[in-house]
Amino acid sequence: MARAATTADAFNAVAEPRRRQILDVLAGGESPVNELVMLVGLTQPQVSKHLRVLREVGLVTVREEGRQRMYRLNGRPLKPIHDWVKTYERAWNERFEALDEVLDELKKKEERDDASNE
Amino acid sequence: MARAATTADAFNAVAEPRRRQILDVLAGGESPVNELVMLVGLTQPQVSKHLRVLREVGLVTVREEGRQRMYRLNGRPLKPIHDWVKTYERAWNERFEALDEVLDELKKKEERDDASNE
DNA sequence: TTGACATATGCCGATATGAACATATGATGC
DNA sequence: GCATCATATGTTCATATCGGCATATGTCAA
Repeated sequence: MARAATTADAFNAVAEPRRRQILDVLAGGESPVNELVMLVGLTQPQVSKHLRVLREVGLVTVREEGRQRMYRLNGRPLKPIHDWVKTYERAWNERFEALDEVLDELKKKEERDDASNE
Repeated sequence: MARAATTADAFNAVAEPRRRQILDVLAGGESPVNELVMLVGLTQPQVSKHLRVLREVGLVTVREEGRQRMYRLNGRPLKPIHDWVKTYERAWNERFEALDEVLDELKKKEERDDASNE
């Protein structure tokens, strides 16, 4: 088999720094493609392609306005990411890290004791 | 040029469902590779490879214990993701979505007015 | 030392992906 | 209709990545 599908979900869409950058700009409000091109410093086709990915996962919506297409952020698909990461919040808390260390030491000590009892 | 580097940061490491799955298991506590193999239903080499990626971005640490290698979660690299996503929290709040709609309507109205003044 | 067990690596095949460049599509104004 | 502006799409290239399979490495036990 081959590489797993990727660009199909928000996790992957957002794994691309450029796409995050685009979203960051859109967080400031709606924007036409050209403006994004200038602000993120990519070529127009590149921006359009990244926008396409973002569109496919629902992170942006488009609105036609004359010959421009106004892109707008839609944060909802980010919620699952937030929810998932949130469950690890305590995992980067130093107290818990420290606690883990202590538990480890205890465990290793026990093992040493067990070993000396054999 | 080619595809940008990916597996080098937490965003990408976590974009893989299998790797999230592995982290989810490790969230329950340290685990040797074999246990992970059984719990996530992948082949041993696959698990080892995913663990390698997770190790390279610092999401897990290893401890040798006899012939086993105990893997442990280290959540710190997830914090940047949390911080980034968090700034979009309001973006998936329905109230704000609704507010955006209103602002849009106002904007369009203004444009119509401007147009009729020309 | 030999053999079983635990894990990591190497290689291959199939494909997804990002960048660059050219070009198609579509709306607007003359 | 025609030129122009705004955006999307197609193609080619180089490479990253995942899965599968074989195999190397390292540890413990008899």
